[in-house]
Amino acid sequence: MKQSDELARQILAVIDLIPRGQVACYGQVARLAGLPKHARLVGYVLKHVAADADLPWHRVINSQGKISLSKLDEYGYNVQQQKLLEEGIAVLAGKIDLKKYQWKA
DNA sequence: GATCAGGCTCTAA
DNA sequence: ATTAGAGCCTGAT
Repeated sequence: MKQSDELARQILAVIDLIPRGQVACYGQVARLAGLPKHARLVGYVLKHVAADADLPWHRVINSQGKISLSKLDEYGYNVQQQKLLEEGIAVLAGKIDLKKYQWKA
């Protein structure tokens, strides 16, 4: 079977059920998807799928509570931050309060 | 089959 | 609290 496809699908599924107004870190999503150490894979998959999927990829951030997108990625960074703000998530200097907004599965 | 790169995470300074 | 270095895994070339 194509594990890779399954893993990606699981990741997408987990991200898809992230409630509005909350965020999840890659490691958490990866773990929920059954991937304890594949946080990077999550981001990789997102990068490829986000454009075609309606996934709330903007609700996925790194463990530091910051937007992983490089400040160099002006567009994506701006979009994600804006979306988070629209959902009521406070994004200060690209950082988010995981204590308040981190999604609890 | 080997090598490189990646929206990461952890520990230490 | 922020920055820096090392580690782990998978996808792509």
